[in-house]
Parts: sequence; C-alpha cells; structure tokens
Amino acid sequence: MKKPVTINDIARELNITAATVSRALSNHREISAATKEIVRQAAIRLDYNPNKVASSLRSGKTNIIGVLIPTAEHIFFGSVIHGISNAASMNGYEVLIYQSNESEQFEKKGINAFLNARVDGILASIAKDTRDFSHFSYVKEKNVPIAFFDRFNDSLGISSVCIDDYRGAFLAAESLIKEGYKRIAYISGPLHIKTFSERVRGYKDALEQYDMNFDPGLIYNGDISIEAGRNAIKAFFKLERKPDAICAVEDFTALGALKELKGMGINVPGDVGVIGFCNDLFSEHISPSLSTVDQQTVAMGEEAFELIHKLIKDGHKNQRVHRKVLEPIIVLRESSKRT
Amino acid sequence: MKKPVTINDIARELNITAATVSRALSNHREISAATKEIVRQAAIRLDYNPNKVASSLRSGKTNIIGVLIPTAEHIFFGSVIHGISNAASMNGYEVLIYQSNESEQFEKKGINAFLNARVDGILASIAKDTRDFSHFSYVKEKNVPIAFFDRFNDSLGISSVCIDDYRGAFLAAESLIKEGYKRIAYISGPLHIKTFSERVRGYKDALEQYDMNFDPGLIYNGDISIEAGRNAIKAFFKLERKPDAICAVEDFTALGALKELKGMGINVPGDVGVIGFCNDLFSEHISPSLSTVDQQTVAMGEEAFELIHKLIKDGHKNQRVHRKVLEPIIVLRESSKRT
DNA sequence: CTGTTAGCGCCTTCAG
DNA sequence: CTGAAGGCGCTAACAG
Repeated sequence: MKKPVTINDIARELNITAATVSRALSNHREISAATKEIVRQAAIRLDYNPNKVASSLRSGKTNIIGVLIPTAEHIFFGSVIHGISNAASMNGYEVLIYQSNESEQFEKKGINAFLNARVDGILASIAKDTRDFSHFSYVKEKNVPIAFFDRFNDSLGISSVCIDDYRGAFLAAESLIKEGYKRIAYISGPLHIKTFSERVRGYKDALEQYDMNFDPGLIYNGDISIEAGRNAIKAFFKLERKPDAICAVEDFTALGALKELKGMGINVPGDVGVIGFCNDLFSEHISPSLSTVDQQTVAMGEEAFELIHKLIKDGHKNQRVHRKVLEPIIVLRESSKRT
Repeated sequence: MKKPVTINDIARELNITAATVSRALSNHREISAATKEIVRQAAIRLDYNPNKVASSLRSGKTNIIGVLIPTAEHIFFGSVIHGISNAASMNGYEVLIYQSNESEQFEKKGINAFLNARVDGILASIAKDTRDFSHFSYVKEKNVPIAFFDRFNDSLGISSVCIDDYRGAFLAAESLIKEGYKRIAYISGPLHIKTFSERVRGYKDALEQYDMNFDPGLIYNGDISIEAGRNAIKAFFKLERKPDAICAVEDFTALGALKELKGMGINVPGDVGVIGFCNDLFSEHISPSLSTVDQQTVAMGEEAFELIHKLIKDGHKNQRVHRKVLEPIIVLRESSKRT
C-alpha cells in the first residue's frame, strides 16, 4: 500500500503551508478564491483523499453513529437501518453496525466498541436477554449522546423513538372486537421489555373498554417466533373455553398461530380471527393474508437519526429526555375479516 | 462532554511514562507482571477507554470493514450483513455500512467515504444502475483490499464471493423439466449484472441438455420486483404458445408471477409451475409455498469476511484473484410440484 | 489573506 | 524492564 497523499504533499508541491491547504480545502472564507482553486486542482492531480482519522483525532468528532441492533437477519431492523443510514448519509454521517444477537454480553461489547471508536452518538435497540442496563447508563454518564429505538427502557432517562405500542395493540384488539369476535386471546413476548408489556396493556384496555370480560388464561407468555405461535395455539385449544380470535405480539408469532390453526383444520378467519404486529414483508403475501399493525420502520429510522443528530448538536445544553412516538397504522387483511 | 481519560492521565497517576502504560495495556512482553497489573487497575479505576481514533492514526489500521450494499431493506442483504458482522466482531473488526440505493452515484460516494475513513478493506455488492466501474478499479489501484459479494464484475481483477448462479438456475430449470413441464419461460433481471446473466445461461443450458427447444420469446427482460413478475406473466400469456412453467430470477419476481397467475385463475402448480431464486423468508409461507434456490446468505457473509480478512493480512504478497463459489441449494416446495 | 506553532492520543524506535 | 522523543495527518489559535 503506497503512502497516501497528505496536505503536506500538496503544500510542498505548491510552495505554501499545510495550514493554507487545509483551509482552502475546507473552503475557509479567509482564503483567496485563486488559492482555493489551485489547491483544489493540485488535490485532484495528486489524487488526494482527506484522512478522516486524523481529522477526527484533531476535531474530536468522528461523524459516525453507532447502531446497535439485536440482529440484521430480521427485516424489521433492516428497514430501520435503511432509514437511519440514508438520513445519516444525507447529513454527512456514517453508520457503524453492531449486532447483539439478543445477548446482553454482546450488547455490552458493542457499546464498548462504540465508545472506543469515539462515535458521535449511539442508537440502540435492546436485546431480549438484557436484564442489566448499566452499560446504557454508563454511556449516558460519559455524556455520549444515546437514544433507543423500538425496544427501549424508560427508567434510564434516555430518549427514544418508538411507535405507540399500547395504541397499536389496542387498535388490533379493537378491530377483532368490531368484527364480532368474542373470546380474544393474546400471545405475548417477553414482558420485561417495555415494548411488549405495553402491547399487552393495549389489548387488555381494549377488552375493558368494550365490556368484554378479561380472562388471564387467554394470555400466553410466548416470544417472537413461529414456534411460540404454534405452542400458544396448542395451549389455547386444550382449554375448555377456546378463543375465537388471536392477537399476536408479532407477525412471526401470528404466522405460527396461523399454521397451527390450519394444521388443526380450523378455518381462518371464519372460525378464528388472527392479527399480528409488525407488518413484515411476508404478511401481505401469505394466505390468508395477515392483518397486522404497521410500525413505520423506515420513518422510525429517519426519526431515530434526527433525534440523535439533535442530541449531538445540542451537546450539554438541552438535557431533557425526548420521547418520539410514531402512530401505528392498522392494516386489515383477510385473516381477521369475518364478514 | 468531559474529557476522556488518556494514557497520560494514567501515567501521571502512577508516576510512570505514557509509553509504559501503552505497553502494559497492550500486554507487551518486556513489561513486568507487577506493572501490568497496576496499570490495568488504574485504567479501570480512572475509567479509561482507549481512543481507537488515535490508535488508528498512529498504526495506519482502523480495523473497520466498509460494507457497500444496494439496500438494507431487502432481507437478502440483511442476512449477508448478519454473517459479515458476526464474523467481523469475532475477529476484532467493525462494520461500516453504506447503501447505494441501487444508484451508481451513491455507490461512488460510499466508496469515497470508505477511503476517507481509511477502512482496512471493502466488501461490495454492485448497484443495479452501475455501468461505470472505475470507482472499484480506483480502490484496487490504491491498494485498498476489496472484494465483491453476490453482485460482482469479473473483468476488474477483483476477488468475489457468490453462489454458483449458473448452476442454481440450471438446477431450477432442471427441476421443472423433471416435473414434466414442457414450455418453460424465464423472467430475467438486468443482464449487465453477471449474477443475472449467469442465471439465464444456466436456464438455457438446462433446456439444451434435456433436448427442449429454446424459444427466445420465452425470456422476459424484467427485474427484481413483484411488478416485473406480474408484467412478465401478462406478456407471456398474450403469446400464441403459452408457457406451462416459469423460472424467475428472484423470489419477488416469482411472487409477482404467482399473484398474476392466481388473478388470471390459472392453477399453480397444476397448470403452470413456478420456481424462484433466493429463498427469501416469505417464500416458505405463501401459498402455494414457493420452490426456489437457496443462496446461503449467512454463509456468504462469513465467507466474504474471511476473504477480505485474508486479503488484508496478505497485504501485497498474494495478489491473485480469489473466486469463492458457494453451492446453491434447491428447495422444492408446492409451486413446482405437479405430482 | 497566509504562515507559524502546537497538539489531539497513541505507539514505536532508540536509549539506558 | 522503563524512559525520552518524535510523528501519524490535520486543524485552530495566534501572528503578521
């Protein structure tokens, strides 16, 4: 690897100083237009690429955002990253990715890597296995801007972007009620994650508001997986009083439920209605097509970038916690349409 | 943001020099075990985080891999990144992401950002719109390690990891032939991308090997999209001699074909067989479930990292071009099973 | 408008 | 085994 050209090389070539070259290239106003032009041409001629590492060391800014996600293998996070990354590019930032693989240990490693890399800010979505949140508090103590997206924890005084999970689940349950379903069960995700506990709350409140009696036996503590959906159905249909509709914490869970119901010869949506949450890509294309709640993933990514960008720019000044809440969009398809 | 602790702070605290601290922390063999221990404890006590920016400037190594993808919104690339990122983490590397959004212009910007960031190596999957490949050659001239994954160009002397697209399409077409389909059409992607032209070649050779006559009218120049799949079917079914099977360049294209066929009241797989390419997540769950060719995305990501890692380590020595070719795995489901 | 100087934090010779 | 010194490339303060 031959040595890259530096501003010193340009300076030597033009018999000026490196400082002038630096200023000319950053379009400083106290440099004559003529000099700027000469420098720019020399930069091109010598094939100069500014060294961002040196610049970062000097300025204390890397213009890099660290993004911590549970996994890149789920399109939900891919979409959010799509939003974050494009917004970042447009604002002169780059994006460093780290996967926690849903493990607290890797999550801590990722945070550490980001701090060592001196990223200007961190966007994180919490791993399912995480019970100790001290690494996030640590970031905050270090005064490194940080915000959560989707999976957050509101007891840490850290800003976040998410959709209104409570309202999303409320709308989902309500839509089943309005279709005439009478015994609506809920398949939940891990409840220590706020995102998921809020959804259960939304489901319960919808039942209450429509004067349907709530049966704790109709809540299954599951997970975001096809398997959890199948198991939930198996459990529900051993009950004496079986449900006639399923509200699932996530589309994969709903998919598992659908498959298991199909396997049992139960008609969806005729006998049992199903609604998911996420609006994953497959939801529209399975049959019956899956009713669900759209999470506005790309918008969430864009908002997440805006938020961290604001926190970075504000520095110490505006320390208050921001909570951006996006409106969930209910998407009604075949799986919950009785009529 | 209060000033982070540096090795100088530790040195001052312990009345030793920064050089000793540096050596102790990097476990240099010429430092006494006692000193190492003292330094390590002081580092923890003072809450020291090594500054990777400074370290990179000094060493000329960032331990960052730049990954250029068309879009993070497609699970295929998400999966590959999953593979790359995990392999990278395990080897002490981090991953910088840039999306080209299928545009040549953004692709060039991304490459430039990577060069300025002084990434140790670049992994790229070419945008659909790219016709001029000079930015890749430029990277090579600069002696910055680079390799392609999935979408590559073999005329640039740049290493690559991909699956055997020719063989994948051959197997797909062959499976339709063996099921007894007689007039097999092909919906292609943009042919200037090697990945896609190879697939057409595989399809043609399969027909030839099984003595089926090849009809150029049964190739539709489409794209990776549901819309292209629908349009292809519309076109094919206006022909005098209609096809009885569809081989698609990609699963979304196949999905579009399926939907259009359904809309036309044509039975799949009874009247017309369909097979895709990618094994996207939705393929298994639609109905009829989609036969396809699995691309081993996570393995591709891992191999891509191994390749770039090797290129980085070898430096100038081993300049020959590597071509890792993964074996495609045919996945037969309902959409192509006549029997 | 441009030059001089100094230093961001770390690492690596070269001495001792 | 440890210290002293210089420099990676860039930028900002201070002069002129």
